Amino acid sequence: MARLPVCECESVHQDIVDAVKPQLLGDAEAIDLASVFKLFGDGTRVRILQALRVHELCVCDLACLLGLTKSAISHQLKALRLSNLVKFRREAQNVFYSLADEHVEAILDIGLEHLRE
Amino acid sequence: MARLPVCECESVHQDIVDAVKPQLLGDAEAIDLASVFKLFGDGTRVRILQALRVHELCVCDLACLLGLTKSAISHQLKALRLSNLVKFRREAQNVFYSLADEHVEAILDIGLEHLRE
DNA sequence: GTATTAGTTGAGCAACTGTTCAACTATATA
DNA sequence: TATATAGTTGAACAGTTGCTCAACTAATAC
Repeated sequence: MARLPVCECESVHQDIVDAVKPQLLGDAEAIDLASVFKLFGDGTRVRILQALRVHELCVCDLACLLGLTKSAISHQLKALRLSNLVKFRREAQNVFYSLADEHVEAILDIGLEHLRE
Repeated sequence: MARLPVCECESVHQDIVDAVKPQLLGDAEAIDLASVFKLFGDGTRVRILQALRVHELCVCDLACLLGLTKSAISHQLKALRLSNLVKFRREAQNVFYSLADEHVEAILDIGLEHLRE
């Protein structure tokens, strides 16, 4: 993802490029942003998020709903936790997960809108 | 991503699971939704989308802005095209790309909000 | 027609990712 | 204490992905 000093093209629209350049995301921010969206970009994780949108659930509930092992679910929940997409609370032996904030719901909504339009 | 008939856990919260189950995404829709988000989940593609949000750009402009080859950009644009995240118009030798609709902008916005809060 | 530049495409490969498996920690109960 | 269930974690492996390279098509100019 390194930026080359010069461009291979001859007919760049220089005025437009110069105007756009300062509004680009920095490398670090682009990678961080992509990392968040990457978490929505997997069938298992997006089904986990959709399920948590309906109700908080423990790891077992999710494993049962999605037909996966607790291990697989737990691995994915860890990734979702690290990017603050889900939060959790322990109650006795159970750990209940839920969506972290309304951004997560909003992103799911808009994605579905895009699909269904 | 196949669903097992039974769950490995003993203490599933059956009433909650039963309530959530009918609201889950189907397998096909979950995969389609994940496929869309996957496109946002790469540093190069998210920088392309952010750049197109500012102004329509040709492949060369993007290659120049991001410091990548035309081939690399074109490959990514094809993926974005196939999921209707960008549209394009040809003008002489140039092909100008722009964002397909306001959903794309909205998803970028909310993702950035989540990062920056 | 040829030449030039813009853009696309398929193959190949290195890097990454999601699941499984086994071993582990945490909490509760007897 | 020992036992059982819930949950986590690291390694390993198969499957996926993004870039490069080379060859190709598209439009313009001569």
